[in-house]
Amino acid sequence: MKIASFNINGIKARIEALPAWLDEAEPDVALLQEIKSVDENFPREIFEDRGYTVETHGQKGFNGVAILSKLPLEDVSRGLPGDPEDEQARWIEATVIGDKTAVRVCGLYLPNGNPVPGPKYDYKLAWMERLRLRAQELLASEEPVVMAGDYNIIPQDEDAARPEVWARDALALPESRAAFRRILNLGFTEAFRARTQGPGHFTFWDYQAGAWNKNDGIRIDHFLLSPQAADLLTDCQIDKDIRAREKPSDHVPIWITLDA
DNA sequence: ATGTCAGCTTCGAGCTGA
Repeated sequence: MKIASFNINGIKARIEALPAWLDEAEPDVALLQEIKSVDENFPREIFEDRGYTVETHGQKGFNGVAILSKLPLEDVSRGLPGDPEDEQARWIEATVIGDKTAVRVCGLYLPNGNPVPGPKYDYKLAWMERLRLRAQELLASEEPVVMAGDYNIIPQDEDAARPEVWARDALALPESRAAFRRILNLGFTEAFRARTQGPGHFTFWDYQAGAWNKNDGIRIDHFLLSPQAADLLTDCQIDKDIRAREKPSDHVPIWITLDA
């Protein structure tokens, strides 16, 4: 089972690049972030024509997540529990029925949190605490669980080309990293780091200041696996080349394969 | 040395968010 995560930065803007990548990468499941579309306006036919079931959790203008799946989906749920007042569309879950095993798959778009300090950073930390509580519940199921998406967290200095630039940013502050570790330390495996060590691996390059040409990137898109999912992990890669194409997103896809 | 992009509002440039 191949599961990919891709912050597309707007479905309208990626209406050509996204299907082109899907046709090449052929993930069974694609978790999309920043669809920037309401559910009614999401161009589902483009993906349904390719054999994908489409489940969206959108909102007007910003945010929005989606699951595309060639495998059957069950028990889709939208929104991160823990705050009925929260109207931002950043979380979607579904059970993917694999050939051998069912996997609970969660797609997430974690708040950016800048500027610091301020209400946006407070919201980020509060959202991460809600994520921790949901992660704890999911672990208790003792089933394979995958939580993937744009975490807006640079886990360590080696995950940025220029860590000094990010030192006081919401993506890298010690408090942000601690909140991320608090979730990991419940017993999750970060799939990319389970298979690849060392610096120089990125999933995002800013549109500004020629960041891509200078390889001035950061690694902020992650896959967290429950122990039962980690046991099934066979690969984890970043589709870096996508960033050099026409009209790219500022993020690239990252994917795993599971023996499921 | 500097350098962007996407979407919204409401027709087009300025704002927000990243």
